[in-house]
Amino acid sequence: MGAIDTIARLGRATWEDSRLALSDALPLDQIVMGDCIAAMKALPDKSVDMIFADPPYNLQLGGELFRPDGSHVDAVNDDWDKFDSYAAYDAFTRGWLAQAHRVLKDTGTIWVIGSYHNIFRVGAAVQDFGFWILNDIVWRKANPMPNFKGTRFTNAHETLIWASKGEGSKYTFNYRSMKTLNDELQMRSDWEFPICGGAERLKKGGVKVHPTQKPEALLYRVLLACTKPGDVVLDPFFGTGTTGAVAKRLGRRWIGIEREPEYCAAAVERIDAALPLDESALATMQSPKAAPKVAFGKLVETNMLAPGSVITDAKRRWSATVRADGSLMSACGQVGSIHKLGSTLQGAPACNGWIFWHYEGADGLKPIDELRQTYLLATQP
Amino acid sequence: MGAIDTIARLGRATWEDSRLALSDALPLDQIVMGDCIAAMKALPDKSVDMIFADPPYNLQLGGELFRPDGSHVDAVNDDWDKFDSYAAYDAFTRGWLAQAHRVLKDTGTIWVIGSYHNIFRVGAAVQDFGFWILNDIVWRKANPMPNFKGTRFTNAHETLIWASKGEGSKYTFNYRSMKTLNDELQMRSDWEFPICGGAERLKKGGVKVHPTQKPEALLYRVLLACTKPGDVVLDPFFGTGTTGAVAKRLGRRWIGIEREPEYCAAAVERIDAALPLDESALATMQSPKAAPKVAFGKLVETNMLAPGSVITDAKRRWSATVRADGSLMSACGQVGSIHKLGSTLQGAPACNGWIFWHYEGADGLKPIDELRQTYLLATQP
DNA sequence: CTTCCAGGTGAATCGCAGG
DNA sequence: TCCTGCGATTCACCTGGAA
Repeated sequence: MGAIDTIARLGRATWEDSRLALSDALPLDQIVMGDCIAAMKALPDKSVDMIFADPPYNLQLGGELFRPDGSHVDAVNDDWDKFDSYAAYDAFTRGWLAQAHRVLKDTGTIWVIGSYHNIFRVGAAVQDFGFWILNDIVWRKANPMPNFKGTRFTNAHETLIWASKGEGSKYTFNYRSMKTLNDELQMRSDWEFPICGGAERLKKGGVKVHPTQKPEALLYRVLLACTKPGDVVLDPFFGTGTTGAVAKRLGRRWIGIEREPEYCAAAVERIDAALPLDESALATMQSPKAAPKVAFGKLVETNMLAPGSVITDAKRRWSATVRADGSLMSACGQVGSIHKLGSTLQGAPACNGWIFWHYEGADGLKPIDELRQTYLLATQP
Repeated sequence: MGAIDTIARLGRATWEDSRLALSDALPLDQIVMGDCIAAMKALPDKSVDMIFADPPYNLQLGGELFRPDGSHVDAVNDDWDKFDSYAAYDAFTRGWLAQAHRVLKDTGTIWVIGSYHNIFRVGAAVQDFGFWILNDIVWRKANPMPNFKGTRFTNAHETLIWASKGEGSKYTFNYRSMKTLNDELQMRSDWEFPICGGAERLKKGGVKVHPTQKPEALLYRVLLACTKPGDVVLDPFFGTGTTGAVAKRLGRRWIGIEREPEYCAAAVERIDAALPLDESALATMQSPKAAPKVAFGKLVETNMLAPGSVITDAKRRWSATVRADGSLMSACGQVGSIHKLGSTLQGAPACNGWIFWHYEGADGLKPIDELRQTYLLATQP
């Protein structure tokens, strides 16, 4: 039996892919079940626009760990995270990075996520292959696991590396979308998100399906920042398909590679249930003139107000659609921030969008400011 | 002329250093002016308690950079940051890390700070030398320089690596000091500080003396977390002496190595002006681990808890009788110390008996730890 | 229906002295 | 070097049941 045992096919997305000359050679919107290096070898040269990789971290955990209350910590203890030595891990890393460099378009970028256990080795290898690091990004966890023994600092972040194919390569960076998403300030290299939990966390019989499922908000920001609608995103360590679910939501094509059948099954079910946003929600802000002015984007990113939602004023005289980067589009095509569009529609010199715009709550229209309060309550100390 | 041209001697500190057998062989509280690898070779094996290293970042900056208003950005453009290739930088890194590993005590730790340009290569080398990474720390800059061209995320952080000499090595971590410093919550791996500016930033004729002077607050936290008063801190890339100034302030000994005479001169002047904290200020930062231990038997002996008393857990699921020698006996005849019996009854691997067991106080159940506190208050000066 | 509280848990390289 | 025993050690968030 070969390394690639099965192709798990999902229903083809409905949008056109005629722009992609290579599309027939690519298993678009599908999971390739098998070894990631072998599966990548089957892909053509320079065929994908972005790679998002969440490789094993090589944690090298020791014995059991208990909390102060005596309960047991369910740590990562899977075969796929076991390597005999740094050399073995480096060989594995170079194996998949070589294929990643080959299949990435010259205008593409690669993202890799890791922790201090592996990220330095991976980062050095990324540079050695000629990738050009554009940023390292810190995912600050809002709710990390404490250090129970009091022996170190709370390990409260993970690191992502973002790199272009080489020095001087062109690449996609949706600067305006990121600025919009960040309250009209440049998006920084430190991002804060909660770890994946609640309804988003995939479970089977009450047990988590994957030990290290990533939050969708993280992938949302990555894909929104560095791809265009229709771009092809490859995830060689697909797991339970966070990349695929977000790519589908954002109108990007995706290819997943995953070895474990149970992860594949969970991913198929999950992505089938994901709803793509419509086109008006996807259009992201390109003009620097149309500038949303608040952290409204945070509500969109965390799905408190999904892209594509329609919001109105208190008397339903005007309505607008929420777009992926936190900008609004009115019924007649005008575009702007919640404040700007509110003032434009009313013909007023200024408008507080937080009070002007309302969403359809469980019991009637409510100002979006309530969502902001909820968000603040949930995230502030 | 040798690699080490000059020793810049500062006034000896006034405290005793008789505890340090090696002190006569070490240039304590001095700057060694010269090449860092050559200078480290002159230090004895296993002679320093901590190393803080801020090596050249190998920034590989391109042409000139201008702000949107046309003003010029004064970037790092010094000879000491120029390397021909990754290989050359790696060779340099391995050269100084080899010496660092040799001169570090087995109970010491090393800190290295860097950016995405160099930190991955340095981190991989740190692991290859056998150092054991304990944490990576993110310094989030409160006021980073924006990305003027809008082509990337604002590079708003730097990364520090903290490592012990090897897997399983003992090391100093002042857990309680860090928790106190962080409002009684565990100190996390993401630290926020402003970049170095204002009166702290060394200038000569209005021009900054060093392009990458680190904030003293950063070193303060590092030294407070991982050294004890009197410990020896080596900084092989001393620059303008931030490490020395903070070490002096915190009652730590220091050794600086620096190649550039003008940096040395600025550092001498700066450290001479730094005022050490007095002993009482330093003492408040000590760990309560040094607090005297109280045997449970002491409470029995002094009749604070009479033999024959019955104690229970917080929910009264288990109970035990206190015996004359300070051991406990459970209702079903099991016998052991407060810790041992607590773990046995719960089926847990360990148990802190002081918190687990409760006695019947005037107003309800109270942990026996309160009796210990009372005992300490009554017996300590 | 809302609020409160107890319980569970997350990519974790998680102790140390003394015999 | 191994074994034993003391005793130090947790934060934010989610869920479900009780009040």
